[in-house]
Amino acid sequence: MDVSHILDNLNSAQREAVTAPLSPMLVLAGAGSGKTRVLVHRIAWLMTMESMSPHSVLAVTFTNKAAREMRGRIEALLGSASRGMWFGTFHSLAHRLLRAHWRDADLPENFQIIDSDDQLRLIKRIMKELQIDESKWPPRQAQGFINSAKDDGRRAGQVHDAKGGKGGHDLYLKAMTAIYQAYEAYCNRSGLLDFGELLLRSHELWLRNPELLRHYQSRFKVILVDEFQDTNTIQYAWLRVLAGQEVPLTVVGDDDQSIYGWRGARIENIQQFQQDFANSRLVRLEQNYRSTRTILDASNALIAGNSGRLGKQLWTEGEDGEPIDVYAAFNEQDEANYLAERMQGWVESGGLRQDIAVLYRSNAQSRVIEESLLRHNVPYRIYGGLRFYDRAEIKNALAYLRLVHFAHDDAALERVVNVPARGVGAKTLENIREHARQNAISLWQAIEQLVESKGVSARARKSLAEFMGIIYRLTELKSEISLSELVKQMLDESGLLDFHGAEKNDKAQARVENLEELINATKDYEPEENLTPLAAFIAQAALDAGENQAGEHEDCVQLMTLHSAKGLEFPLVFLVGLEEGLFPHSLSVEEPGRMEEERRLCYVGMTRAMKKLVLTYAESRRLYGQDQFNSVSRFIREVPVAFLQEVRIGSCLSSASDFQQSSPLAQNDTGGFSLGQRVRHQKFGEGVVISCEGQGPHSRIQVNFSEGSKWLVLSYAKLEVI
DNA sequence: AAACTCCCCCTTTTT
DNA sequence: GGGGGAGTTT
Repeated sequence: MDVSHILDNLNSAQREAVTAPLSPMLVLAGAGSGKTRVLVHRIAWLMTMESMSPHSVLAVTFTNKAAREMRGRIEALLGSASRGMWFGTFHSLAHRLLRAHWRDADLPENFQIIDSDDQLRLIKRIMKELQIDESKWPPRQAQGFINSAKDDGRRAGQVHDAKGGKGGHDLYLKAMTAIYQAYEAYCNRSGLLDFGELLLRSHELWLRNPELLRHYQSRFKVILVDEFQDTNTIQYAWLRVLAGQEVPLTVVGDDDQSIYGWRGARIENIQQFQQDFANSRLVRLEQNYRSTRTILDASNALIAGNSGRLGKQLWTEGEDGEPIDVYAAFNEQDEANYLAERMQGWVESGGLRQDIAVLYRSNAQSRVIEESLLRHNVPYRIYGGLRFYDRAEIKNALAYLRLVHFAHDDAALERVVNVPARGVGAKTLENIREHARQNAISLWQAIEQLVESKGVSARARKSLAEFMGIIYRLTELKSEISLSELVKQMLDESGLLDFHGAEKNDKAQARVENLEELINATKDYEPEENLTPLAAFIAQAALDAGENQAGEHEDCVQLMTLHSAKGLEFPLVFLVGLEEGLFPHSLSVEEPGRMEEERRLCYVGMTRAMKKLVLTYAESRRLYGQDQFNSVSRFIREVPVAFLQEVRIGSCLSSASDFQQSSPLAQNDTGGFSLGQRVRHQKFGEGVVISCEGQGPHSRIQVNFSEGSKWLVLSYAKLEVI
């Protein structure tokens, strides 16, 4: 059998992972070592050599995007032979299972998924009912408490056993537990599942139904997991139970790229895996195909500062490449301008803007950079704003669809009963809620009854009847017309389209376009599950926030946080804001574990760069309206000086003579200027030195000229002592 | 129901 | 500094 298309162009470690016999395997895949490739080729190999049917393959990823990419690559390799494979995120797979086995999972057939938005609203309402002071216990905190409990596999009744409930946290724990309990009860009563619940429920489904579990264990002949270092407790538990003793797990991950500990990811799962499957094979992918040797060695040196690593040394056959530039900016404006000028230089010498990425620790840093790019006419694109399904107009439209599908969806009803405003105010809504609560019925039923029994004012009754009419008419239509026609009708009848497009400005225009895009998305939508198209589309929208609908295909510079850069690569990378307090972030400094995660984050950032890496920091930065003077990030200090070159101001013109070989930390003298000294500047004329700051080539002095005082960078401004 | 004002907070983000 | 939420005014 010819398997060369599967094995060609693989290195020996990759080949080992691809062709390994069917038994548990851990693939430690360094940055840029071809991990997706290995996963895809392994599946192809198993199907070819082990005659595995696509039916027997389960592949789990973290994001829908990753799932789609992997599916696409498998199809490219195998064509239609891959049909029937189970591919998806933990959540989408759990959803699929629960839909198929809702009875065994003790769920109503029409259970609904709620997103974090709905969840938060619900928690707020419950806190009101319980009369828990929102200012004392912020609802967001309660939400976090519930979600992390679920991520750890703990139900409301179990939170006490988890952490030795002593100390001054009693009140906190008591309040949170009460909220969790009430929330859990409400969700159960109404058939609502939040994201954590999907996982917890399907884990319990395995435990409670041994036969069902056996069925899936005999069905799946292999389970592959991507980004394994990001799994949390419940995800790993789910995997382990499903795999049992029979189904071999192939897990791929990189302990050095675990950057989601703060949301429950357990890097320890990698070690746990090796303990749980003592016979597991370990393959290290250490050859890097992405970065220059300089970038790689520098990254290796940085990450070596972390303890308890599984150990991995990336290497490359590629070229040394250029040194890593370090630019010490005067302030954040200067930093941003430097980026823009450097980018212009790159483009002038024939580079593409889309090959450039700016990576920062926190979103707040993007604004100054954007302003500078706008000024310099550098087109850019920001990742990580609101995603498609998160936009208000889309959420409103979806809420109408949800009501058409299932009128007893309280969260949806609350959202749009008065959108567009039709005279159902807070008072009326409170009436409705109260009536629903007392009779243990849905808000929809409450409205029906109140309108019938004239339990509300005439005006409200008219408004509510109007609202019900919209939903009734659409409900009748839904089985007769296509999904996209239904969406069109809904946008029209509900008045949403007019409402969102009312103003005559760009924003309104964009909202209308988004709504039209929603119609588009439903046009050739084909549900996989055995659900109605409407039901399937609603579930999908909840589970997949959708790509950033940027739409522009213009050649753009990419701006994003370090977190969203994971998995991507760019020829030119700017890693900005390398200051103590910002990166590493001040909130992570005390705990060693958090600090190591910050270091991994830096490692992830550096290893995104293919050809050229530029690190920048600002000696002064305005943050929260205050100027801060932070020292250079420890991460720069941890990179051996040999890989770095400090860039002087003006060097963005990129002529070699502008570079100066030195440590960014070199302590040079300030050039012999002292306060009160008279100096002459080419442009500003004569002046008096009134203050000095900083060291080395970036030391600067403030000089009082006749036209006012100026800050001058010593190495740049040629000052003459008089 | 929109407009306005005050006050608080301020990593990272997917499902 | 500035955005968002809650509460208050018109």
